[in-house]
Order: sequence, then structure tokens, then C-alpha cells
Amino acid sequence: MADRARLTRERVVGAALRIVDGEGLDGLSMRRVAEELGVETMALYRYTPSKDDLLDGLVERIFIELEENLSGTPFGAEAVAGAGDEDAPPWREALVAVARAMYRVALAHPNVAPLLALRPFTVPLTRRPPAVLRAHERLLTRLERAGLGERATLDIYRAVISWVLGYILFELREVVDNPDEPEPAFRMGLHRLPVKEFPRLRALGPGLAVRGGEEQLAAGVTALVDRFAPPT
Amino acid sequence: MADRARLTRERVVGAALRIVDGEGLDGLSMRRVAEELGVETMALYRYTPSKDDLLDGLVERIFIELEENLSGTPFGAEAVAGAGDEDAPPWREALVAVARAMYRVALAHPNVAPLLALRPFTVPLTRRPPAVLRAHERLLTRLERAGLGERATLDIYRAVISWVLGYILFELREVVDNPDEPEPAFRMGLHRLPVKEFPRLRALGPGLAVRGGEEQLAAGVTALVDRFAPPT
DNA sequence: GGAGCATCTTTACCTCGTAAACATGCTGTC
DNA sequence: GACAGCATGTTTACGAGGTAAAGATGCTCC
Repeated sequence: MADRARLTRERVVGAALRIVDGEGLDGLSMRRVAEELGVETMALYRYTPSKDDLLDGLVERIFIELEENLSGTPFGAEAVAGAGDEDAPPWREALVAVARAMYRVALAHPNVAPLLALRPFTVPLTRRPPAVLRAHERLLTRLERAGLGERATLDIYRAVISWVLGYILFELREVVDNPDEPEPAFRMGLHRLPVKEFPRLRALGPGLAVRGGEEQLAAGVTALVDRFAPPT
Repeated sequence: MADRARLTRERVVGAALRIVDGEGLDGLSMRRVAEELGVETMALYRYTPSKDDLLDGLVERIFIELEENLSGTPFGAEAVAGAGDEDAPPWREALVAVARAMYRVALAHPNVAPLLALRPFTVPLTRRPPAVLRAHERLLTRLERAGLGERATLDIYRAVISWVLGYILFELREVVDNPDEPEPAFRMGLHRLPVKEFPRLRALGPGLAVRGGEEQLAAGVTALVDRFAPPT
């Protein structure tokens, strides 16, 4: 990991991301990041004012990956940036596409996902990383372009973000109790649940461990949008 | 805070909850809890094996409050526990009622809410606190009682939990940048956003800080349920 | 060639979680 | 009533982690 190349914020965040991806959030410490870069701990502080800031750097990375995933598609930022083209894709499709992309990016970095939920508790909206703000701005722009009123815009904005976030968190929740066990039910530790008290949990068993996947996510987005969009 | 009464797990968790409610999650340390109870730090370890366990204790408290909120109403556990009564309330109403109750309880302890999202990443499903498992069991029971197939049961289970969780997190995200500022826009720090880059965020401004409230939460639940329930 | 700055290192402090050994007083037994 | 044994809380101590402050080192530009 020692690299004679100069330190940069990118490299620091990159090292942090590698560590979190590989060892989980608990494995992330300033000392560990420094080691990964072959540098003394305090050197990092020239590129990030604090560990909290570094965490935001991780979140930003996720959103940058999101942008990369969408750019080039008809749902990328350009489609928004370009003046009010009439040939912009239908906004519902765009919302679904963004939700799907977010899902993929988050599942690609499952250990970072908790931060998507956590950081907003600490960091006020207007202080969130630029890439995050850009995502919000794009979403709002699309809704406004669609001719939705302010009320509907805010409702759908809230609904879509809530749904995507909650869905991702739910998909990533831990269900494996004993990783060495091949039998799904034992693997989940279902035998630990008293049958008397938890018959359904046991009956549904491994079905609880199955992911919903992108399709269900998409279905939810459209259901919510249809509910909160005005009944044109 | 020194209290000559004997220590118990309830008292330890209770003290932790007071601290988190009052000072935030960051204010919670084993030493601080001990101080709150007028006791030495290590005394706590006779009642909780670790701080992580204590965090789960906080989550459990939330779910116990949830149960208290619902008990007595037609949506409480009894309605589920009683054998297949035909007079059980319509299951959709029950889901909405549970969602609303969860919302109220979570907003009553905003500082604990992050744990609702976080703990499941660490604690495997079958090791979650009993009150949490009971909530899952009740939900699954209701869906099964409604005659939904396994597939629909799992889909709705996932959808409702995801939505409620995501919605709560979204409602509780920080939007205040400068608490001392009375003017809403400045209070949010909107002036910090470049107009060129973030016109919508600025235009919608304080509308972004407005809560969706219980009604929107309920609307989302029904929208999702209708979408994922079979088209009877 | 030397002043001055950017970059990284050294030291050190404080907070935390928690292991291990210890003190203390109550319980129940004979 | 004395004492063994245990439950309850305390003392001490270690190691990990975030980060402040001052120091070393070498490159840039006059």
C-alpha cells in the first residue's frame, strides 16, 4: 500500500473506501487509512479536516458512482441540464431509472450504505456533499419540468427518496447468524426462535432472506408516484 | 442522579434512553450512563454484556413503546393473538395503524431513530430484540390471516417496513444549519448553495424542511399495499 | 543560495470500551 | 450467632481511536 505518489483527497477517500468495502465500517480508522497509504496518521488531516468529513467523502463517492452510472443514458444529468427539451424521457421512467441505479451502486458498497442513512442526521441538508446536492437538484428539476406543482413536487421528492433509502436498507439488513452453516434455516438461526412465539417467522423462514431486487423497488416507485402525483 | 435503588437492566437502559433523548447518540458512553445512575462504570456490565447490547436495549424500548401505543386499540397484539376471529379489523387498516404508531414513537425519540436503521446491519434478524421480533411476527401473521399467499406476504412485509423506515429517516434528517437564525432560508443555510448550480433547491427552500407527517406516511402504505397485494 | 512554505512526522493527550481482580455486605445453613 | 458463598458494585489498567501542536524535510521561487 505504500505508494510514493503524493497524497490527495481522492487517494485518502479511495483508501477509506477500499477499507470499508473490505473490512466494514468498524474497520475504518484514521490509523488504518494511513497504513493503507503508507503514511503517518496525521498526514491525512491535511486532506480531510476530520473523520466525519471522511465519512462524507465516502457518501460522496457513492453519489459520484451514481452519476457515472447514469451519464450517457437518457436519464443522466445532461438530460436535465439541457434546456427544456421536449424529447427528455418521461419523468416517471427517469425516476425509476435513478432508483435502480442508486440500488445497484448501494448494493455494490453494502458497507457504505449505513452512512446513507446516518450522515443526514448529523449533516444539515445544505452542508451535504456536492454530489449529493446535485442528485437532489436533478430530482427536483425533473419534477418541476413535469409540470407538477410545488406541493406534488415535494411530496414525490420525499416519497421517492424515503422509499429508495428504506428499501436499500431493508435489503442489506443482516440475516445470517451462522455463516458456516450450509442449511438456510440454521444459517439464519431460525432454530433460536421459540416456535410457540414465532410461528410465522419460522414458517416463512428463508423466504425472509430473499432479496426483493430491482423490480420490486421499481414497482414501489411507480406506486408511490402514482399516488402522490395529481390525478391529471 | 445517584439513586440508592438497586441496579437493574431496566434502569440501565432507561438511563441510556434519557441520555440519548437529551444529548444525542454521541453523548452516550458507558461512563456517562454510570454517572447518570450514580455508579461506577463497570457496574453496568453486570446488566448488559456490552455497549452494543445496550444499543439494542434502546431499540427494544422503542418497540415496547410501540406495543403500548397499540395495545387496547383494535390493532394491538391481542387482535392477532386471538384465534382467527372474523371480527379482526381489516388488515390494511391495521398496517396503517401500525405505521402511524411507529412514526409517532420514532419521532418521540428522534435520537434513537438512527439505531432503527443501523442495528439491523450488525445484528442478524434472529438475534434482534424480542420486541422487534414480535413486531415482525405480528405483521406476518396479519398478512397471512388476510389470506395472502407467501409471495404477496413477503412482498408487502418488505414494502411496508422499507417505506416506514425510510420515511421516518427522511423526516428526521437534519435541515437546520444555523439554529440561532430566525429567518427560515438562512436557518437552513440556503444562501450557501450557489444559485447557478442549485436553483431548485433554493427555490423550494424552506418547503424542503416541512415534514410530510402521518398522512403522507399512511398514503404511502396504502399505495404500496395496493400495488403488491394480488389483484383480487 | 537562502527564505519560506507545503508536506509529512513525532509526540502527546483525552475519551472510550471493557478485562480482571478485588471489596463488601447479605443469605441461608448448621 | 458464626461463617461460607455468592451477588453486587469498585478499582485498576490496558489498548484503540481521534486529533492538537510542534517539528523535520525538502522543493520553489526570488
